[in-house]
Amino acid sequence: MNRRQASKQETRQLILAAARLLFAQKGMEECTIRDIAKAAGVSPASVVVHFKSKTALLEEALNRDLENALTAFIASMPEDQGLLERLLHLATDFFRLYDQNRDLYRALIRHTIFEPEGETPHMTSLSERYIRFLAGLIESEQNRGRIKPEVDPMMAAAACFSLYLGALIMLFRQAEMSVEAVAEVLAAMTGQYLDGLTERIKP
Amino acid sequence: MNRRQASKQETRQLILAAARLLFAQKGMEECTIRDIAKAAGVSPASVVVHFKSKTALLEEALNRDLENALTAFIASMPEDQGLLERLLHLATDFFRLYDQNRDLYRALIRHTIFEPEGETPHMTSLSERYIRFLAGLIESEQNRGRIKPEVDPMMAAAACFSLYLGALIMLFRQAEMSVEAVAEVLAAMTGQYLDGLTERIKP
DNA sequence: TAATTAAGATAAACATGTTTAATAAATAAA
DNA sequence: TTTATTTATTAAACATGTTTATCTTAATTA
Repeated sequence: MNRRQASKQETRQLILAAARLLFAQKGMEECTIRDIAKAAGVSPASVVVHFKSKTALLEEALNRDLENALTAFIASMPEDQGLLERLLHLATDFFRLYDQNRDLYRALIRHTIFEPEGETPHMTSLSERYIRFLAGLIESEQNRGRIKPEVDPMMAAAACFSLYLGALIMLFRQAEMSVEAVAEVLAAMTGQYLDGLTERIKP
Repeated sequence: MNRRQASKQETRQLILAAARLLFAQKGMEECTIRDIAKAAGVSPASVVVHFKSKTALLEEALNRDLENALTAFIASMPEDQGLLERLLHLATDFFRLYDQNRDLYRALIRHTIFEPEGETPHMTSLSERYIRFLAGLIESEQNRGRIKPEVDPMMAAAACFSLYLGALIMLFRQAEMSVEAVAEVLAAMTGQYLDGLTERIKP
């Protein structure tokens, strides 16, 4: 790596570190690019040169933690529980994470979820990873004969993810709603959905 | 009504009319408050005095059409079809509407769906109306014994709405995705979900 | 009717994300 | 080594949503 490339990476990291700190402290709206630039010791223009936009910087700043969180959540998945319990386990882990800083994560999701996929590469890849993992859970249940063979695991995972998003919207829209309450709603909805996938034993 | 109140309403309507026109023509981002103010023949400050923010103005500007659309979609609902077909009918109607101006409706939904309920009164009431209608459909199926009696219609409607939102996200995120393709995915997901609600005839 | 108050409208200012044009320094070319 | 070129950085400008202080005029009151 060049001397130039190296120093470029260094300022990039300075900006990222400052952004992580300030975004977490003050939230997305209350934290300006000028604030971050000042904390990083660079010019505001540099922030935009290194990261295309404030939204892109937010996505980049939170991505590492989110990827690590997903990895940790997957690793801590209890092996001995049923499919519904495991789906809820994962969802609830994320609810709890988002609950620690609702405004910040609301901003992140709000700014990324409806945008064209290419514009939000990290969130796109994170949700794809999430959905693929769900599909894996579903497929392994299917292999054990507990789910109808004609069910497409990716499609079913996408449906579970949609239900999860619906619950997430509740969490963000209703400040007084607790993680537990949202998880309960999601449990009911997902339970009903899985019931539709379930192979029925002929009585 | 006062002369003062009357003229206030008049400028409000001027702004709304200009906003409807310009938002539809240029989209949310490409259309500035100054543009709208100029077209309405008022000052930019007036726009903000009458509508709390640009987002609130967008919500207000599109609300009438959306409420009317929902009314029309409900009215045109075929009576002779099954629950799944009817759910899809309604969803597809909205997909087609949004497809006419994806950027504009993406902006609307993006700016409202994750915000606290009180901040987006129109979108809140629109989606509540949507969900209540779905719940009505589900309840009437339940009354005919086609859906398990223990299912809560509102909860099931919320689940269907979540699936609808998941499909909507696909539509907005993937520019090349057609309304038909999205409707097909939603059909599969909703079909599986309804299967879980269905009362099974003991063979 | 005259004086006072309240309210609607706005010009000007402000805050902040983003762009542009200029600078300086490192790399490549001669 | 000297020159030319590319590039990271930035200061200044710009665009635009929003706020503030001012002005005008309608409503109210004396």
